[in-house]
Amino acid sequence: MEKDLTTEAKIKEAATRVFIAKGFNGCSSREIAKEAGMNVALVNYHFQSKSHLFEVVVATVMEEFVFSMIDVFKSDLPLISKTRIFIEKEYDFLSKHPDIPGFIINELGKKDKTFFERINFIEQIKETKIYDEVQAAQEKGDVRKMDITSIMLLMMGNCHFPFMAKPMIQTIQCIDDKTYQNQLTLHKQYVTEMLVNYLFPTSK
Amino acid sequence: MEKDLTTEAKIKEAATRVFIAKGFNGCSSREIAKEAGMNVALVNYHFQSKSHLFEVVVATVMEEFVFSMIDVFKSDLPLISKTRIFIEKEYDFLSKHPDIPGFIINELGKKDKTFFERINFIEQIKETKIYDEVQAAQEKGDVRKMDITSIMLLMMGNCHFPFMAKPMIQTIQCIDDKTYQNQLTLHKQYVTEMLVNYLFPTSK
DNA sequence: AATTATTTTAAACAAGTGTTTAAATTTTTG
DNA sequence: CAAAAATTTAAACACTTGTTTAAAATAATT
Repeated sequence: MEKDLTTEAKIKEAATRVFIAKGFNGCSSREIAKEAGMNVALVNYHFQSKSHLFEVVVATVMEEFVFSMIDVFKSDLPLISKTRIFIEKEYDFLSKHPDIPGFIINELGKKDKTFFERINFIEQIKETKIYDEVQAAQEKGDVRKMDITSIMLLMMGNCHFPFMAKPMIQTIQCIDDKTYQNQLTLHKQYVTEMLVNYLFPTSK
Repeated sequence: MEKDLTTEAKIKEAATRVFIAKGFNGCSSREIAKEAGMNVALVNYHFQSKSHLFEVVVATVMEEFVFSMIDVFKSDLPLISKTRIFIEKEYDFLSKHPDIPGFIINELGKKDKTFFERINFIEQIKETKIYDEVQAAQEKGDVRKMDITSIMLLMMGNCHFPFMAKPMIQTIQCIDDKTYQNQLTLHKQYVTEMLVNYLFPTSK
């Protein structure tokens, strides 16, 4: 598991794990250092401060987070296929990183806006021209006419929420990890069908 | 605004505000005391510990949170109406308390399971017999045949996520509070239509 | 009114926080 | 190899943390 990473990389890796699991306020610099097998002072030597390390971690996680999205948006497929593949890829990614959506939404909700804006992923999405593509399809009548914000909410909500709500749903329904994972595979199909039917009314 | 509440009530009220806004680890006992206009020692005098105060707050918030749900489940309406009213009431409640879903999902995801189970709201939901009602309707063919977990995920996800993701979406879309609020009113209609169409295939 | 119980206060506690320092070590450079 | 630079270390810094204490103030009881 442990590669011969540089000290900086080791700290960043450990910090990512700890921050995602416990949040910025839920852990200490010493805990991160210990997780990385390093001295506390090295955290600040390489990353100036806990806050700065956090920003670096968030930026990297966000990048990873939007990478697969961007990839789908840029592809040369009809919107209906993009929708299906988007959901497929999101569930894939989230199965491997189930705590990331909650981490992003919750940790960043508490920080100031400027923090959010410093991480430039909005431009990246805009550059894919996905918005224009959707609008064009709406004018042609292929896609249901609704605000892009609502489309985002439908897509992201139905992909991310099942992972964010995992602990709650598991407690309510008294089901273990394995069962919940299987449930998610099923759920992905439902979500795909529901969203495709709703967003592309003429498709069936 | 400030009623002549008891010290205990004042502390609990302040703690609720602060905990929801900043999370358990994001605030101190002193901050809660200050928000309540009280001495620090009073927090522990009346609530033993910060942790215990947190549990009391969570229990109350959860109760409030599931109260409107339970109410709809128990009503003597056809499932399709219950669905519509459920969504309506959730959006109503969440407009007033937008930070609660994120608070519950995130703060409780980090605590141990026993903590979650100590708050008995699962029984309350079961007592409404909503599960049996859904199952009966599924056997009659009125409701799409899918696991109750998936139905919960669809309902809750499409209600809660738009409020949880508010800071993120606002940053991505560069929209202010007022605009987002209006967007949510629209979104509620979309969600209702989409979910009703999907869950009740024979309805149209 | 005097006594008891409850509530509130300021101060202190030990432990933990992010961060800095200055010396020791390792690595790189000339 | 010696000098300089970069890295790592242990220790300390000032500050905040949750919690406790013991005295003061208030309320309730007899």
